[in-house]
Amino acid sequence: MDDVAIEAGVSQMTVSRVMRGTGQTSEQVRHRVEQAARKLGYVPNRLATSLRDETTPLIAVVLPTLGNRVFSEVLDGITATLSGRGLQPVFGVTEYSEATEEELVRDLLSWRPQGIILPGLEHSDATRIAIRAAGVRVVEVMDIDGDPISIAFGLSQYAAGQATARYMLTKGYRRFGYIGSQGARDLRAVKRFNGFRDAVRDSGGQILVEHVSDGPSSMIEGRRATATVLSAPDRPEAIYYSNDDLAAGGIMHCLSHGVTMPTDVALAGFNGLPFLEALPIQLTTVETPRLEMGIRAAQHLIDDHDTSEVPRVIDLGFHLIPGQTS
Amino acid sequence: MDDVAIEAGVSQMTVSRVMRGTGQTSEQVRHRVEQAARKLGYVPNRLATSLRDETTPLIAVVLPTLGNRVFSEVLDGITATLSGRGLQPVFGVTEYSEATEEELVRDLLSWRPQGIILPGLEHSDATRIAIRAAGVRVVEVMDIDGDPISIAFGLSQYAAGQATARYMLTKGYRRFGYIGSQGARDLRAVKRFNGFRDAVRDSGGQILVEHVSDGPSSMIEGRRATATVLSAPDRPEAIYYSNDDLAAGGIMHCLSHGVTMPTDVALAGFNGLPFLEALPIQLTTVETPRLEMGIRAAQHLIDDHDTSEVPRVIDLGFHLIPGQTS
DNA sequence: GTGAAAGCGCTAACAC
DNA sequence: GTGTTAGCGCTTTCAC
Repeated sequence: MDDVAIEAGVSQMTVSRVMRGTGQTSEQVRHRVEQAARKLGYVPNRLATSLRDETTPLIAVVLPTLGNRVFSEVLDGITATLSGRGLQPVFGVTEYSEATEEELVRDLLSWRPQGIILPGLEHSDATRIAIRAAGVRVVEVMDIDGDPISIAFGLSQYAAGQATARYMLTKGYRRFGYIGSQGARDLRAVKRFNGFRDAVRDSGGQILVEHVSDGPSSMIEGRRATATVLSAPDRPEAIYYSNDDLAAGGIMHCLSHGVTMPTDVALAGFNGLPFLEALPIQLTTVETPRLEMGIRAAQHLIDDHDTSEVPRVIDLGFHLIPGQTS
Repeated sequence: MDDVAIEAGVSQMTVSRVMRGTGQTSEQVRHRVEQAARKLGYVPNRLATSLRDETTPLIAVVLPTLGNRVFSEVLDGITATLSGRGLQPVFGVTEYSEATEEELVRDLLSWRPQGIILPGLEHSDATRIAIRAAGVRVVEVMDIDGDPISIAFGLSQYAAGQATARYMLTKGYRRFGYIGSQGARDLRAVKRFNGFRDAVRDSGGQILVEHVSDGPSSMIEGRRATATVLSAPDRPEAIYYSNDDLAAGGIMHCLSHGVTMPTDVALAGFNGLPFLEALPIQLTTVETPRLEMGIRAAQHLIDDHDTSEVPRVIDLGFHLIPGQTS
């Protein structure tokens, strides 16, 4: 910037004013500065601006994984909301590890972001302390079953599982299987299953088999798991999947092996991802407000508001979509 | 940091040394400083470090969209490679707009990243100038058909289209349809189609219909487009899709309407996404090294090396996967 | 309409 | 083993 100032024969201050279009500058000077800047290929240094202003245009975003469309849709909602307002996301991925999250949050906070968006309500003490110490705005997304640090935009995962079970029960199914992934690390999937299981048991139904693989969820994993579950001696009438990818894999298994849905086996998923609409048979699932969670979370961090007045939990709800698989 | 120094009764410099574990510090002092830091909830400010050191641990990443698994896989490769080495991605999405890319690149560069990763080889002059001026390392990914700014890791999109056409031609198809999306903004899809079309014409085949929708690609869009193309009076024997999502939609249309593949119509896609494996019928497609592109790009930015010695184009190749749809 | 000075938080280099 | 100094690039404040 000093170089530009010298080249244009003015002070740094004037260059600063021209670059940002603030204050008073004569047409003449403005022109000379712009020329000089272009000639020297001047690139402003936001580190300096942010250090000086004690504020950054950054929003930190923590995601469990990029391997599921669910989170890239949330991220999409966030980036779309931020981009119009000159804010930038800095993000990181935890792969469902609390320890990774802890380190990641510390790293992200050192950039002094305006705010931070976290997935879910479960975080280590160290994570909570770091966030409190940084005095940064926090929003938690996805889940509302628990105690948010400050505010959460999401849905009741437990209730979603419950609702799915109740629907299946009204359809007459009593003997269920469950297919999940990510071991027990996906805490929201665990909550959904708890809701599902509780509702089933309350009605005298039973969970015959739980098949939770350790790796990430995918259609192919769902297909394999479905083959396994359906070939078990105690074969369930209906299968609840922890998400749509797994459930779609179940559909593929059935289509490929002449298993008729829902008479041979009924299926239900979770998320209501757009690709389901393209399948030959419509999956019973629960539609979640993924984009909206991202948008609302980002908006909350942007907007001015009295923290004390805001409700701590915003339930964005869910919507059971009856399909042809149950 | 000054507060911590006062609390611990030492100088800022000592606090700095303790925090980073560098230099000499007595056990005593170290302990006092750590206590003080914890008590005051000290969070280091990387803006200051980066300004002072004239270097950041940031890698800028530009992506066309998050709506396609292809790019989240590339991003996954990048983040996985960076995270081990204390580097952080800052990213933005262009939605296939060159103007958005220009602005985004300027914004990202103002953070003084170590390097920047761009999709494809086509960028506006302003983008190129900004990058050159910033003196930042650049890697372009996905495509190698053109002139990279510095180095590109990718594959020949034109050759991939050609290879697909040649394979289809050996199978006896001569009358083709093409289904794409994103208008003409997805320049790599355009290159693939050019390769495909040229190869088809060279063999006396013909492209009967080109159906390129303006929106993003999706399975459901592919399903709809396939219905349209197959109901046209001049119905093609085979359809080439600009990617797997669209092609999978085509498969769904055929499965749902009793259209037998490949006898009634043959299909081919592009990318070799994992979900294809789960489908009831295997799609003929071209497998691309998505994760590897991300990993190699990130590694290149991390590694020390003499810029002049490095080849400018790294062809990571592709792999035609014959399926049951052609 | 323009400039000079000061300081944001941190650390390399050099005392002691 | 610890402290002092200076400066990274920018902008707020105040002077002219």
